[in-house]
Amino acid sequence: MRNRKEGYGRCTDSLEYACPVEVTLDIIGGKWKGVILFHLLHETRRFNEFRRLIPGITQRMLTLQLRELENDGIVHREVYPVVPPKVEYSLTEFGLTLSPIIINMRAWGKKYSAQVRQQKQEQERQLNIE
Amino acid sequence: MRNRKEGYGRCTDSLEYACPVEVTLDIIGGKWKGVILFHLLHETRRFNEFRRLIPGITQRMLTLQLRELENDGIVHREVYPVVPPKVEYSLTEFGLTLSPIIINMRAWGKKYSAQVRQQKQEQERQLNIE
DNA sequence: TTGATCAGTATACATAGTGATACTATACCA
DNA sequence: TGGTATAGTATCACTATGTATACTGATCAA
Repeated sequence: MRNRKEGYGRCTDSLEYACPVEVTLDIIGGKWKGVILFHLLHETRRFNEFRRLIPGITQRMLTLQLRELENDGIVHREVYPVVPPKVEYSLTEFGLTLSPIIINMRAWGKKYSAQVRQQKQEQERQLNIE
Repeated sequence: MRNRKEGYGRCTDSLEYACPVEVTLDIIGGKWKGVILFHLLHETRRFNEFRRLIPGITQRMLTLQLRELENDGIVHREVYPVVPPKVEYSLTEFGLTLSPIIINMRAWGKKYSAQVRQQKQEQERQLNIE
């Protein structure tokens, strides 16, 4: 088989999953995909809008993750041939089926972020002592 | 700061999250964590039991992911000092709060695995033509 | 004429994860 | 005496994923 394009391979050549959870994580498991999808839940978004909403992400990763979501049929990309360029991203119908999961993950993160932070600090201390 | 142990770094040095979804993905986003947690939902599991349940995983990755989940307070590790060794993994109370998400992800994966597989085959064809 | 905006590419590099294999200790089974 | 089982660790070479930084081309406003 020929090489995949950079950033598109996800070790799923076999297309086999042993467990349904793998399927879902294969779609939303990328480092930034959950956040991207969250920001698409109720609105159409533009490229630089994402960059402002997700301060930690690089342009390259944003591009790659959006392309993967597009290829997986989760996100729709609409290009307007104007200057300056305008590209709008939105959820497809298929993408919409993911919303309960995203909302769930957001709720959990909101509820337990303090505890997670605390735990990580504890961990940090342990590493520094040992 | 001194080096972290191999496999423990997750670029969260700042301990800051811009979005709650990131918190959740930071905990369950590892390639195998979702699957591991799924198998822990209703039962205590042993190391080699996981290896049988998750055919694709290597011993090394299983160890690393279990350690991270343990450090994040999601999984409890109980060592019985017997020969041959016996170690049991179970969800902590904190880990239990993740179950709705895991169950949700499993349901989605089950419902849409056919569509995902189909989409990926389509994608494969596109790459081979172009 | 300089700078800002838009939606990205290009390049080089660092970190995370894979796969294969070898190794540990102890005890039971044949 | 050798094989099996347990729960790992150690090492190597490798691929995949993610980061950092510079750059593009067209158009507008100052």
